[in-house]
Amino acid sequence: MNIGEAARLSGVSAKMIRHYETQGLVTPQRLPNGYRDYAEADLAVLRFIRHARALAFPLEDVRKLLALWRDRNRASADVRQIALAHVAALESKAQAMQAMAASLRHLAAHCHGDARPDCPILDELEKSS
Amino acid sequence: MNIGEAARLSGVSAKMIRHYETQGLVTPQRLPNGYRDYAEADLAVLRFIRHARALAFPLEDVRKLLALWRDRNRASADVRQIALAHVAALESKAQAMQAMAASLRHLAAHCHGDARPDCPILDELEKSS
DNA sequence: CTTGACCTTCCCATTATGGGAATCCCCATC
DNA sequence: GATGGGGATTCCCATAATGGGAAGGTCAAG
Repeated sequence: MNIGEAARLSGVSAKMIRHYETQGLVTPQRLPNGYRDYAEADLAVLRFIRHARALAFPLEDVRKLLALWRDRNRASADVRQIALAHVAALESKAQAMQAMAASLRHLAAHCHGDARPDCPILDELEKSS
Repeated sequence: MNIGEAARLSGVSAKMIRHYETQGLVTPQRLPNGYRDYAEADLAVLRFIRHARALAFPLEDVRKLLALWRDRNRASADVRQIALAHVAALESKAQAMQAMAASLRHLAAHCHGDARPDCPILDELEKSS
């Protein structure tokens, strides 16, 4: 099937499908006219990528997960290790963001938020330390 | 003072200081030899930027905050509005990441994590939907 | 006058995604 | 057979923020 149909069926944009190909994640056949030709197996790969990306796995991780996925003899421990490392990264970033949000909320709570120029938020950003 | 000293004193790398200049956030004088020359006021700006970036304000927001900071007649409401919008963005991203982390943790919890190939994580990514 | 530390600009890379141009292909309709 | 529309191809560019590194100019100490 064409890249357009593959995009529709996989939920991955044609643009990104081509990109994933340059990254070696999917390797469709080529028709004599140069068009890419996707088989069901390719579709499955694209869906796999989409799900992994929805969980914010970086493409490097997706590549590893795909390799494990294709390996019928993989050890589940390998997958788990990648997933848990990713979980840790996600949680650490999420925590950092929530900490920033909390500080800002705190500052904003002490900001009148009216027409006066007084503002603890700017005061904080202004600090020399 | 030189960019190197400004970098040391502000905690912003020389590379980034030059970048912020291309973005119009800081505008040091130039010495006859072409070297940038930073005054105390420039240092204060750089520190302001560093603090704002530490709170993950995008440079576009930093630009607005700097404008308000320089405006002695600003209304605190303007600052607050920017800050609260940023808080909302941070919290929404943090929530999304924690949701992803939670799903993955859940999947990982049901993954043996041993030498067997069985792995619900891959099973989930494989789904056609 | 050389050496080393510092400065300048310019280009490139990162991550994942998309926009857009120029060109080509295929199919259907007149 | 010509034409037109929709889709395909490749290539370049842009995003946000940061850094690496090259090629060359400057300055101060020895």
